Amino acid sequence: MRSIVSKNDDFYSLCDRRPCYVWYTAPARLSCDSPRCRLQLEHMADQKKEELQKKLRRLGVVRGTGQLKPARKLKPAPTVDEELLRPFTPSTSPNLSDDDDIQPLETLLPGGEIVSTADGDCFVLDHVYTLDHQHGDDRLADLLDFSPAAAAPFLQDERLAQHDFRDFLFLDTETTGLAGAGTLAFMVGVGFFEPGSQGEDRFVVRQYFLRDHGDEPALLLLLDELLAEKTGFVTFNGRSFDIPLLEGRFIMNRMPTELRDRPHLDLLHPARRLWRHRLGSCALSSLEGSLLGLRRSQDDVPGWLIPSLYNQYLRSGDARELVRVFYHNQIDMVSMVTLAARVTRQLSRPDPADHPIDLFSLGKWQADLGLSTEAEQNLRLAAQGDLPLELYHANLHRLGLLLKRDGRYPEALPIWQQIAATSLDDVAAHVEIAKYYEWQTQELEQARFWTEQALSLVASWGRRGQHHPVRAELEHRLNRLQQKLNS
DNA sequence: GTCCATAGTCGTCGGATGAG
DNA sequence: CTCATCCGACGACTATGGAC
Repeated sequence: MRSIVSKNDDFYSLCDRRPCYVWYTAPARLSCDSPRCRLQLEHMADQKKEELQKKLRRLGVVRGTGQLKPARKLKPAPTVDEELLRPFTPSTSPNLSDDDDIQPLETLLPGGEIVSTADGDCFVLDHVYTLDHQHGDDRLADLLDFSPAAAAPFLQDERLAQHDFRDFLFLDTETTGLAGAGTLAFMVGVGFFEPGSQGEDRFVVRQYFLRDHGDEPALLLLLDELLAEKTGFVTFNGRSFDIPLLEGRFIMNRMPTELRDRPHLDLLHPARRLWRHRLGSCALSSLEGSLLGLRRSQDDVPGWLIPSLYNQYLRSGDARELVRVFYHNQIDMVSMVTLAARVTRQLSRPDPADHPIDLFSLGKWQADLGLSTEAEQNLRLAAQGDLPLELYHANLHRLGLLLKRDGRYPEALPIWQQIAATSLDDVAAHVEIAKYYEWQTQELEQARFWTEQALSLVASWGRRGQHHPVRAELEHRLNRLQQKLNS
C-alpha cells in the first residue's frame, strides 16, 4: 500500500513569499494569500511554528532546494500530522500512531457493507432520512414543494423543466486532492428520494467508498447502475469539479459515460447570484451558517483536511478518523437538499418580505435575462426596502436601464433624479438625465444644466478628477450642447 | 440619399471564486 | 499544468436620427 502513496504526501512545504508553512498533499503551489494559508496560520501558534520549522529542517525540507540535506527516512509515519490535526480534534482524539488498536471500517460504520460486483468489491454505506428530518432551519420535505422547473429559465436549460426532484441524483465526492490527473474520488456520496415501505417518501444518502484504489472499478459500476435510474444531477460546484473528475475516472477505467450531457442543477452559481451581495462568501460551509441556519457538530472535518485523512488511512488501515469524513459528506448532501429548496423558492416565489438585497439580486438576474415584468417588480420592491446606499444606487441604475430599454423614458427620469439627489458622486445618473433632455425632449438648457452639474461633481474629486476620462467626455458633451444652443 | 456623431449591443479577455 | 461560470472593462460593430 505504501507504494501507492507518493513521497510528497503529507508534505510540508515552504510558502514562497513569506516564512509560513503551507500544508498540502500535492506539490504546493499556494501563495500566502490563499484562504487555506491564512486559516493554517490562524490555528498555528508561534511556538508550534518553531517546532515545525525544526522538524522540517530535520526532515531536510528547507526553503529553496540549494541547501537540501538528504532527507531522513519517514519511518514510522511522522507525528507532524497529529500536530496539525490538534486544533480541529477533540482532546480525546485517538492516537493515530498507536498500531495496536487499528479499527477497520466495517467495525466503525456498522451499517456499511461490502458489495460485490463483476469488477470487484466496494464498501457502501446507506443512511436513510425521513422527510420530516430537520436540517438547520429547514426540513427535507420542503424541497418537494418546488420543482427544478423554477430554475430552467434562469439556467437556460429547458430539460430542467421536464423532471421532478425525485428524478435527480444529489452528488458530492470526496477526493485525494483538488485537481490534476492523479486525483481520485475515494468517496462518492449520492442522495435520492425513494418511496419507503409505507409509500411515504424518504431520502437516502448512499456513500461508496474505496478501501483502496483497487475498488474503483466496482465503485464506478455501482454508481453507473444507480445513474441509469436517474435523469439529472444536483451538485454544489459539480459542473466544474465532481462531474469532470468522475468522467475522467470512468474514462481511465474504460467505461463509457454521458455525465456531462445530463440536466444538471449546480447550486453554486444560482446561490452566488442570489446571495453574494448580502452574504459574501458562497462556499457551501458559509451558506450553511449564513443562510440555512446550520452549525456543524464536532464530528465534522474541514474539507481541506480530508485528502490527508484518507492518505493516513491508506497507510495505517485505521479508519477511525474517516468516520468524520463520512459524516462530512452526509451533511454536504443534506445541505444540498435544503439549499436546492431555498434556491428554487427564491426563483419561483420571491416574497416581498425577503431581504431587499436579495430582491435586488433576483431582480438584476431577471433583468439580465430579459424577464422585464418580474425584474421591475423586484427592483421596485428592493428600492422601497432598506438597502445600503451603494446597492440602493445600483438597484436604481438597473431599474432605470430596464425602463430605458423598454422605451419608458418618462418613467426612467425620476429614477435617475432620485440617484442624483441621494448621491454625492454619481456622474452616470447625471449623464443619463442630460441624454434624456438632449435626445428625448430636446430641452437643451436642461441638458446643459445637468452636464454642468456632472462636471462640478468631477471637479470636486480634486486631482483624481482632473485627468479622469469622464471629464473629457463631459466637456465634449457640453461643447456640443453649447453649439446646438448657439445655432 | 449621404454623411456624421451618438448610443446601444455584442464578443472577448482577465480576475475571482468555488470544489478536496 | 483544473475548470465552469460570472462580472466588469473595453473595443468593434450596428442602428438611429439630424444636417445638408
